Amino acid sequence: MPGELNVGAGERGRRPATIYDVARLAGVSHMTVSRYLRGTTGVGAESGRKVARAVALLDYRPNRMARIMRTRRSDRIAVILPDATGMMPTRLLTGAARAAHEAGYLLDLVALEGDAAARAERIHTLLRPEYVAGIVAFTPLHAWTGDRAPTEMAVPVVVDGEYDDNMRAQGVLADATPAAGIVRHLAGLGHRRFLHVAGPQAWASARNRRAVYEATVAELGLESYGVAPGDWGAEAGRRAAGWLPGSGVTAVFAANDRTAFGVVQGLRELGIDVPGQVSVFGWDDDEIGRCLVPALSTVSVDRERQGGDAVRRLLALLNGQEPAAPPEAGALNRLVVRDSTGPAPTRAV
Amino acid sequence: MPGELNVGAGERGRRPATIYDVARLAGVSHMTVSRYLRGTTGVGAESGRKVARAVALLDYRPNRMARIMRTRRSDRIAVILPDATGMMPTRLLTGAARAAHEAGYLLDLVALEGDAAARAERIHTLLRPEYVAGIVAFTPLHAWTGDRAPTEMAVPVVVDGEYDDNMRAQGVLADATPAAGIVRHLAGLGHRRFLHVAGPQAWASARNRRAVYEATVAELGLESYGVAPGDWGAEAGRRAAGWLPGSGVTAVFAANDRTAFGVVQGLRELGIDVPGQVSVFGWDDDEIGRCLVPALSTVSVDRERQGGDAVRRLLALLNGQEPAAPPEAGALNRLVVRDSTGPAPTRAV
DNA sequence: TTGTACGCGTTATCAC
DNA sequence: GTGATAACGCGTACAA
Repeated sequence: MPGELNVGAGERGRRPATIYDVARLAGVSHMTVSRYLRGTTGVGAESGRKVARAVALLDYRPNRMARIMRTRRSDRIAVILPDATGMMPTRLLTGAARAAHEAGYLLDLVALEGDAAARAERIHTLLRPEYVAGIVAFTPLHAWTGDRAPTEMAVPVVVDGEYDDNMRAQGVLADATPAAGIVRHLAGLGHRRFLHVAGPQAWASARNRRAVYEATVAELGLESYGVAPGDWGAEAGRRAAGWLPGSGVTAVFAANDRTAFGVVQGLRELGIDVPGQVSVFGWDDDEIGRCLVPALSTVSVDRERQGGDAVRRLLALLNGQEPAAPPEAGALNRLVVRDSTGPAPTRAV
Repeated sequence: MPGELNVGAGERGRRPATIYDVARLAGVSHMTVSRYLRGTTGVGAESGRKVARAVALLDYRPNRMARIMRTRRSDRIAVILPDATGMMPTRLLTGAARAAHEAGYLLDLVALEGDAAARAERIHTLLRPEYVAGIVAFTPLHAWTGDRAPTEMAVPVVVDGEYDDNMRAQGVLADATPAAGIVRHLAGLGHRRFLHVAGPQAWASARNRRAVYEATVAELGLESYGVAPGDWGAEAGRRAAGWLPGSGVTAVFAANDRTAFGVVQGLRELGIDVPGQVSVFGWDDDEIGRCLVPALSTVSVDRERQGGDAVRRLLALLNGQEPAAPPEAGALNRLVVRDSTGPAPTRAV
């Protein structure tokens, strides 16, 4: 039994109130307080009121560490960041943090650094359920788990933009609408011969966009000149622009805005007009696209929601529910047609 | 005394080994193990060896939660991200995460969302030393603490890019070299009349760049046409470009690359050649700058180190040391002169 | 409905 | 140098 109990609430430098302090002030046992706080059944109305008053008076907050230790259930969700260079939308992380917070979880930021051994060690630590309730990765898994499937891991794992095998079909479909919409839009403008500048194929989102691009081109009886390799960066787009002269391609679909930006710059250097001779479509609705001349046609993505959804899928797993279906494409993505796309030219480059 | 002890290491589904398991296997008391693990003095050589063997055999790792609970010292560092829209360099976060990890800390991502009351509540929770050892903010403080100074807060706080009042002078100096270098470089090319497109003045880094710009311009006897407002975004730069016709300005220093990018686009729309008529300098070494036509002159920043340094400053505070001086500018920043800057034209726009 | 005893895994304290 | 014992704050099990 604790010896000295805290009494004052506003005392400066005082240790935070414990459940015992609340119990004493409310004139009940600490278990009544515990039950009341967790919403467990079995607390009298009168006791409840007294506890509530004491909690407010003492500004009591449960000690999460103690709770975790006792229940052996962590309240932390680990977010694994891409180790690759590059920018990450802040909104993605804040959206994830909000979703976690709303469910009473905290977000731990984890960067996997060092060599394979160091990574393995880090993962090994992470996998202990007492530390992390689950993991959300905004990056492909392969880099750090090797061939181990997420389902084999000790704690639930959600990889955003990726879908485990059972859901791959759904995943592709979910991501399909915008990519298919882009091709359809361009086809509607008279374009017949396309080039896709892909993202790194380790990323499911990049693979999906490419797959849907190819499927839609085939479905509509159009022609794909090919798929240029990319890495989400601008330079890849610039290099891809070099493929165009003499190719007969009139429309380029880049995996993201930075790459599309590179394509536009590369075309400019080649003296090819956008969208007069070649139309370019991006993906991300990065602000730079709005300022680009010509303004970039792109796909607007609700990053905040995307981050939140990833966490919510994990939470569903944690609660033993079927993982929620990936968000519908329409809710997340929206085609934004600007000036970088136009009618197909009568004569291709 | 624990009843059942874990014996096997590789057992599947087995609970992790505790300090008692190690003690039993090593044939010592759990306190000897504890002392050995923490590197406390007072462990015999023989005991140490036995403990080390047992630890390795059982794959034992201390339970952080239990440790935190007992010591009342959290192992978590909270990172506060800018709530403003935008991208954040992943490297900044991975650098911070690495530094924290090396010191045995975990990085918690905290997004302050909601209204003022919700933020205050969140902060209030954060301030409990049992939860967070300290806070690193990659965003100005004002937005969330109001007027409360970091030093008044219950846990140490480091704001990256910002410097508390005692160090303001140092801070400006530390950030000065590149901004002054830019002006000097442009002056060396014959430019005499400048425009600065600033970042949001809530950010110390933006204020510093502006202040150093103005100081250097004055020091060299040059002329500043003015300072255009900005928000780190491209559109602000584009608007600022509208200031130029008839201004006599031949060189623009933008607070960051995105803004510089906007300036270049805006000038293009106005039919003003870069760098023929106007030179443009950015800051960040964003990859898009390399692909821009003309390639953007900029300041290369070691983001990983910047993130790590922020955490290390916090760690110094935690250890009761004088906070380390802000990193020297030369180590972090490097001028990268590309094609967007050139000799001053004989006749200004 | 409420309360008592105990354990979670660790560190602090104080003996030996 | 080493070890027994008592916290840390909470939840579970069981008795009242």
